[in-house]
Amino acid sequence: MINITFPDGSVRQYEKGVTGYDIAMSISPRLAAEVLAVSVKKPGEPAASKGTTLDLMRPIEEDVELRLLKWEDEEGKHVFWHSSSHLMAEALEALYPGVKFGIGPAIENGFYYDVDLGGATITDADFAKIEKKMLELARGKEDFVRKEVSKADALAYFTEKGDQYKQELISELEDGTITYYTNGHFTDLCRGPHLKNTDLIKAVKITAIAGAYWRGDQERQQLTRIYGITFPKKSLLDEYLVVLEEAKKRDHRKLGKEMELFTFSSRVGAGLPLWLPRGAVLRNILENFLRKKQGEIGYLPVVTPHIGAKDLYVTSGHYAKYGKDSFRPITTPQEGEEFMLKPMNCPHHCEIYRSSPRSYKDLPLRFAEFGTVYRYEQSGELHGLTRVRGFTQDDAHLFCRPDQLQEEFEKVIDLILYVFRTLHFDKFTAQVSLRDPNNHEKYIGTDENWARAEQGIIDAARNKGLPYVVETGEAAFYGPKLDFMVKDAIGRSWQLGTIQVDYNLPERFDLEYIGADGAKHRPVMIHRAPFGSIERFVAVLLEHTAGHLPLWVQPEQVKVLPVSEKYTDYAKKVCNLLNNSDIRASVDDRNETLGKRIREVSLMRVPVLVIVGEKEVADGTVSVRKDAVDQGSMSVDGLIEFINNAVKEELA
RNA sequence: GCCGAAAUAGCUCAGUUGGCCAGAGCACGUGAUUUGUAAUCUCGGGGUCGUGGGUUCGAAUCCCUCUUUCGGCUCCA
Repeated sequence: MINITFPDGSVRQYEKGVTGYDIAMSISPRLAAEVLAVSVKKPGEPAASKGTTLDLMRPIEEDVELRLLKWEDEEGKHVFWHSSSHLMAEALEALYPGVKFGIGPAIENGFYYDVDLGGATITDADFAKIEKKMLELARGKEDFVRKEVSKADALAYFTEKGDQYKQELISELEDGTITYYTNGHFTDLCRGPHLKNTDLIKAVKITAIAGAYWRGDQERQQLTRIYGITFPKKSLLDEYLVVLEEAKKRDHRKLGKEMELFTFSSRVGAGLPLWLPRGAVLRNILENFLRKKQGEIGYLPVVTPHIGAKDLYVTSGHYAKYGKDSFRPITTPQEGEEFMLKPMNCPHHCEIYRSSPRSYKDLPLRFAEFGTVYRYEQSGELHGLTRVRGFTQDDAHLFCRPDQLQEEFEKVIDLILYVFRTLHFDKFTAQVSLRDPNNHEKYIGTDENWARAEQGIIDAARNKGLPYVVETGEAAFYGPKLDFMVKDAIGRSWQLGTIQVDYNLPERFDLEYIGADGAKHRPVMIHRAPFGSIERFVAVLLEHTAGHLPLWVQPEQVKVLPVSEKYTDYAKKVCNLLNNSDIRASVDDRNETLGKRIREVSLMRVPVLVIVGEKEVADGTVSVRKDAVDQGSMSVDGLIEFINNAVKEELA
C-alpha cells in the first residue's frame, strides 16, 4: 500500500500502482468524469515545486502528494490543449494525407501545431472542415495510449513515415526516455501527459494560420502553424469568443483613431506615427509629469540632435552591430562625410559627459532627454504604436562611481514603480534579461564586466523585494537589463520600462572621473527609461483603460455643453474659468441636439461633461456628469474643486 | 525579411459566376430647427475601387509588380 496525501492534508491508502483515475473514482464517479490529469509531488520535493503532471492512467508507485487537475487548473488546461493539438493532428492527417508534423504544444490560450503540408495550402475557408473532423474524431471516444519505445524503433517508425522533423527531434533524445502517444490512427512522439480520452473535447475553434520557421530558425524550412482552441463545454467557447470581441474594441489602433490621437500615412512612411493635436497634448502631459518628477530627484535635462556623425556609432559599437540593418548613413555635399539618424541617445550623452572634466564629487550625473530615435525595424514587425521606426524614449543616462551603482539602480526601480503606480499599471512583470551563455559573440564587452553588471541587477531587484523572472538571451548587446513587461489587450507582452547597467560604453568612450585619490577612474553607466517609449506606453495605456484614461492624463478633461444657443456666452465664461485653473476644457456649441453632443463627446472619452441651460444661468451653477454618472449641480468653483480633488486622488 | 490574409468616399462597410453612369450609414457642406443628459429633419458635394502593368469586346471583380495594413514567425540597440 502507498499513502496519497490530498491538498487538504488528508491521507488515504491505495494499492501500489493505483492510477489517478482510480483515485478520483474512489471519491466520486462524477469527479472522475471531470478530472483531466493529476499532479504528483514526492515528499522530498521543495515546497515551491508545483509537482509533476501525469496522465490519469499512469500508475502511481510510491507515496505522493496528489492534486486532481481539472479544467479550472492551469495545468489541467495545458493538458487539455496539448491533447487537442494531437486531436487536430489526427484530423489533419485524415484530411491531408502525407502531412508532416513539427511540434504541437499547448500555449497560453489554446494550442498550435506546425505542419508541412507539402504542396497543399490551407486557408481560413478550411477551418470549418478541420473543426468538423476534430469533433467527429472526439466523439469517436479515442483513448490516448502511452507507450515507451526505444530510440531505434522510434527512428525507424518516423523514417518509414517520411517525417524528417520528428526524426530530427528523436535523434536529439536519449534512449530510454522516448514515449509515443496514440489517439485513434495518429501516433506522435510526445512526452505527454495527455487526457484519458478525446471525448472530453466538446468545442473546437481553429483560430489562425501563420508561417513559422522550423525550430525558430530563419534559415530553415518554414512550416504552416495552425492555431486552435478547445473547451470541455460549448458555452465556454462562446464566452471566449465574446472576450475576444471585447479585446478588439480596446485595440489602441482603433482607439487612437476614435479619440483622434494619432495616425499614419503611407506617404510619410511605414512605422512613422503622426501625432494629432489631442495626441500631442497627451504626450506633453506624460512628458511633463516625468520631467517634473525627475527634476525633483536630481536629473539634469539635456538636448541632443537627431543625427550624429557615423564615427560616433563606430565608437559606440552600434555601427558594427546594426549598421547594415539600419537606416543608411546620410551623405552630404562634402565627399566622404556621413551622418546617421540616432538609433539611441547614449552616445550623445557620453559626449556630454566628456565635455568637461569630472570629479568623484560630481557623481552621480543624471542626464535626461526625451530623445527621438530611429530604428529600421523589419517591415513585418511594425505594429500600431507598439513597434515603430521613429519613437521617443524617455531616456536618461546615469554616470556614477562603482560604489554608487547599487543605490542608483534601486532609485531607478523606485521611479519606475512610482510611474507605474501613478498610471495604475498593476499587472506588470519584472524581467531580468541576461545574455545568452552559449552565444557570447553576440555581445560586446568583457566577461568580467558582464558578470558584474548581471550580478548588480539581480542584487538590486532582490534588495527591492521585486518579484522577477530571469530570461537568458534577452540582454541588449552592450549589457544586461531589468525590464518591466506589460501585456496588451490580446495578451501580447511588451517591454515598457527598462534599466540597463553598462560598463562597456564608458570604456569605448574613455569616460573618466578624478577620484579622491587624485587618480583617473572609470564611471559606470545606467541606461533607463520608465515609459520605455512614449509611443508604446500610450498604446498600452489605451488598451489597459479602453480609452478611459485617468482624468489627469486626458487631453480633454471637460466639455461644456450649452443646452441651446442662448446659453453659449455663459458656457464660454465657465470654460474660461476652468482654463484659468489649468483644467483642459472646451465648449461644444454646435447646432446639434444636446443628446447628440453628449453622445459624441462620450465616444471621444471626455470624462467630465458640463451642461448649462436656463436654470444654471439663473443660479450661476453648472450641471456636471463624470464618466456617465450624474454629479448634480454645483458652482463653478465647486466644479474646479471637484476636478482638482479627483486628479489629486488619482495621483495619490 | 519570411508565411498567410487584406486594401472600395474622411470613417465603418455593401458590391452576387467579369457586363449600363460604383452604393449605404456616419462624417462634411447647406437650409430649417434652438434643443435639458448617448444619434432632429431637408437638400447637396464627395470615390481614376491603394499603385503600376497584363488578360479580355468589357475588370472594383482574374493574373503579375510595388506600397501600406492585419495575424503569426524571425528580429527588437
